[in-house]
Amino acid sequence: MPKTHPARRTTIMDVARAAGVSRQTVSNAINSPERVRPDTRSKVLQVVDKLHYRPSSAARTLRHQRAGAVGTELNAVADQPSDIALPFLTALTLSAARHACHMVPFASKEAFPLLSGYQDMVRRRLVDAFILTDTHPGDPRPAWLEEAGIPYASFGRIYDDPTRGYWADVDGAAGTQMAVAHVAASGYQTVGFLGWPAGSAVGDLRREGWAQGVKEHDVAAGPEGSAPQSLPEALRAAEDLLDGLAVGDAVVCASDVLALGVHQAALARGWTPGADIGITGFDGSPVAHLHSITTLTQPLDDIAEHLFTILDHQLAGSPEPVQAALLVPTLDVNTSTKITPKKGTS
Amino acid sequence: MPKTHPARRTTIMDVARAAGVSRQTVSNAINSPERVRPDTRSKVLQVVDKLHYRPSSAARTLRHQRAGAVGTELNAVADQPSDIALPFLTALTLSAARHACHMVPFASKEAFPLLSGYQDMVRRRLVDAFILTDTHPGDPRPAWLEEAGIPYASFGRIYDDPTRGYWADVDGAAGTQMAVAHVAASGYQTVGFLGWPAGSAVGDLRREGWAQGVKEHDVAAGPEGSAPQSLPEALRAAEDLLDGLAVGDAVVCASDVLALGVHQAALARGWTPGADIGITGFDGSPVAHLHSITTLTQPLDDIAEHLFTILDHQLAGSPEPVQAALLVPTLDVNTSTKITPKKGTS
DNA sequence: CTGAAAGCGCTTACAG
DNA sequence: CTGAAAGCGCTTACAG
Repeated sequence: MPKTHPARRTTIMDVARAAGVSRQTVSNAINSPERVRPDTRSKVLQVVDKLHYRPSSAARTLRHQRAGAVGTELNAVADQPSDIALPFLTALTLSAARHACHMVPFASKEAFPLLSGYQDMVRRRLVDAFILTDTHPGDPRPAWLEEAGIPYASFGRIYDDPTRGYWADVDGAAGTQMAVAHVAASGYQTVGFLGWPAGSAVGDLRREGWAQGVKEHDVAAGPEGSAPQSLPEALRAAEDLLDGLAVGDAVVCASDVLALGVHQAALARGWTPGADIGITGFDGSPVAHLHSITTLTQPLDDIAEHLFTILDHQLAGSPEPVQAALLVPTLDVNTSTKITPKKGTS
Repeated sequence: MPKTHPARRTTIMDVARAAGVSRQTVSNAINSPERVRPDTRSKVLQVVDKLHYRPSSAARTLRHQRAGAVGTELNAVADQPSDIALPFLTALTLSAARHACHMVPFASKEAFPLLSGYQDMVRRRLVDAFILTDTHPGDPRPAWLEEAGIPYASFGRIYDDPTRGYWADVDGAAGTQMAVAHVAASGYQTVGFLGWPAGSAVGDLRREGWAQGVKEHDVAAGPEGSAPQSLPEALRAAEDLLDGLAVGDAVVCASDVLALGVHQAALARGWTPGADIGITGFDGSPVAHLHSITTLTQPLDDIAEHLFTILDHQLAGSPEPVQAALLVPTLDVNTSTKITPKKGTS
């Protein structure tokens, strides 16, 4: 951007002069309270307040050799951006503020992540670390960053080496198990599952939770089906699945879009979701809320907070291994159609 | 975040030594090519490349008195976050890079924007300017920022004083007019409108475009209805609206959620959207794509780019008035159900 | 065309 | 407990 000369802003010297102390004392009053007499400190702080003084983050960064910023990549090419990407970024932004830093999003139009994009930001000292999202088996980024000595924390397991510990994730199995418990407690007798095609790490775990839940909660396992994350295909798979179910049964789904497919397939055959048939989604996405679908909301605030804890450890050079975290989602029951299920006729 | 001592990174001095010149020459080679002999320059640039040198943005900021960053507020409280918030942030992030700067998102859990949040970021010199979104009549932020001398540019008109010029917006009227032209050209004969309750600035303009389009394209004006931005209410309003329409007619909507309401209401009475009834939404949101609804996609990349042009002008202290921009959306036709409308029976 | 000086704003040792 | 010095990395005048 072109250069200009904006109004001069308040600096530490202005505060020092107004308070009648040296600028080091102002700095100490702010950063090392114990090194300054209480009355001096309060006088300085009063002037800081009056003058609305805030230390320049650039000067601090230069002095500390630390940007106080964390980068995160925005997917600029996804045809279907993740529904929770924005809520998660918001959670990160709020967590960052609590950890005295800020987020710096970046994006590229390349289909695959570029190591150079990550490295450049660190070389320019724009960020100290990264938050990774959408990790998947074969994701090259953890190894890249580790090799380059760049701290990072990942929303989503580091599949190629989960022992690394620099991650927090949603406990998908616990989630779908909770969903089964919920529909069982609501009176549904047979519980089917609609997931993604086998082989996706996240999807397989969510399926496991359903299978486990069915065993534990004294309901019959209904049929299972799968479809990729697109509504027409979810709808088609849901129709097949419903052919094997009856009024009074339920379907636990691996995602909200899949649940929407079941929802619409149910409506198409005249079944009322939440009464004739129980349906649960996964993610707590806007789609679920828009269509009033019961869903498993991911604890994004907790995940963001945990990732910053991981980052703090690394940045502090702490040698102890960091604990990865598996956080349990919250069942977000759609109350608008919370009706006792009608008994099936079959 | 706690302090640490990361590996020392390459500085301008490392480049100077390796190239056998003074550090000022390195700086000139990078920033003022005309002040350096071509062969010196290329030698320096070669070393820069080899050493992967990138100037420290903190040092640059300190020297330039310019953060090279733009803030934007993330709505952390919206029950229903805007569907295009993330795509727009992505567009901003890409535009920012083209203007040699980066975005810094911030958020608060307050229901209303806080001036102090904006001022603090400027005082800490974290950002030079702001991008505003979700402006509305009575929005205090433009006046705040103007008074504080903080540059800004707004996605959305500055309603209280559109002459200010620091904005870019979607031409809502042109959009709905295009939608009418499209359904007319597709053979639909009567075109109704589903909008928001009168009084919303954006909604009223979109309605006007429909009214104008109906006049210009030789179709009959169908009934109009309105509903707030929630699916159940959209569905109810759509049912009423469809009572006044027949197979072979179309409905232009002020948003994608409203269009989804019409879509579902049509399905409920056995009409095939895109054949029995024409439906258009507005925003190009994931909702529209998920449900394959024809929609008016907002030119987010162009808007972002224009906002940065506005910012550049202000930051350069340019005295000429900035041009606000009204950008026309793109009609995103859902090809999956692109069928000639069946003639109505009424 | 090239190089030595000054300074952006801050904080961390260090000396009084 | 308080204050003078040094330096983080860079660039913009300015002098050679």
